[in-house]
This record gives sequence, C-alpha cells and structure tokens, in this order.
Amino acid sequence: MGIQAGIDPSSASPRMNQYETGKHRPDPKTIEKLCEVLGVPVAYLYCEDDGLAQIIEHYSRLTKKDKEKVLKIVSQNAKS
Amino acid sequence: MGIQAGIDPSSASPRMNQYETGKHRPDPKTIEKLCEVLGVPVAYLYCEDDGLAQIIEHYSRLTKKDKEKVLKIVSQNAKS
DNA sequence: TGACTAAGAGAATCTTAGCTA
DNA sequence: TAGCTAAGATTCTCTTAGTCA
Repeated sequence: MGIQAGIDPSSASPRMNQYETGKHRPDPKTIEKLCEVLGVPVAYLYCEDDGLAQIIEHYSRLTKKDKEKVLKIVSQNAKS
Repeated sequence: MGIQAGIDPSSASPRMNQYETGKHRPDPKTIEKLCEVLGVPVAYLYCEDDGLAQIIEHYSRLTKKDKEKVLKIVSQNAKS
C-alpha cells in the first residue's frame, strides 16, 4: 500500500528477515508500535546491558516505595 | 559530501533546528554518535519517565553491590 | 509451505542555498 | 551574524516478486 498507515501483514515475513540478518532496521514508528504490542518501554529495545534491560522492563510495574528505593541507590552513588 | 562518513559540521545548525521543531528526527547512526559524545547509553534518549531516565543515566557507574541491590528489588516485584 | 533474498518503489533525513531578525 | 526554513539530493526502509529447502 502506498500510504504507511500501520504494519502490513503481507510484508511482515521479509521485514523480520531483514531485521534478523541485519540488512535493515525497523524505522522509529515501527519500533514504537512493536513496543506497544509487547508492552515494554521503547528504551528496552536499545539496551545492551542485560541487567539494565531487566530494570527497564519491570520498572513501570514497581510500587512507588520500590521506585524510591532504586532512585536512592542510584542518586547516592552518583554523588561520588 | 556524498558519502555519509560522520557528522558534517557545516550542516549541524539546520539539523538541530529540524530536530527541535519536530520536522525531522536524527537517524539511528546519528543517535549512536550523539550518545557516544554525551557519554550516555542510547536507551537514555528514548526514556519518557524521568525516574527511569536517571537510572539509565547512572546505572553503568554503579558498584557491583548496588547493581545487585537494584536487580533484587526489580525481580522480587516482578514475581507478584 | 515457510524461510529467505533481490531489486525497485516509496518515505525519511541531510545538505545546500537563501531568508529573517 | 546567528537562527531558522524550503526544496532537492541522498540514503534508508518497505513492498513485491520470486527462489530455495
């Protein structure tokens, strides 16, 4: 289709292969939609560090208290 | 220049304006280079949540013990 | 049938040239 | 001079058509 109004199922297979082989990357709009469907923040896909990836994946589901705990650890360490 | 072999200083000004006005976004290679220069992980730029952004910004500088503490909080909460 | 690839179409950014305060 | 914009050149992805196991 001419106008890009969503993800076209008929070309999903070639695109996935192009991503996997490294020939192309998904463009930003596609990345956003993938993340919506997957229920993860966009930042998650740009993460090389596995530990950081876990944090990003679960951060939004943390309780307020646990978010505070994490931020405290991070900001205390940032001072030094 | 024909070949894209880096960030061209002579067109930096229009590009920054195009990013600021929302007319264009930086392409992925440019984003990577910007993050190298800024010393932040790529994921940092894709972060809407300020708390999470702080975590990403400082995570790589945490001590091993503090990384473990953070991961513990995240994984405990993920179970429920 | 499903996984994968090549090549052209289409859409996005980058560059140049020029305008505005 | 610095900041900003328009439009074409360039580069990249997406689609189609087709091959291969």
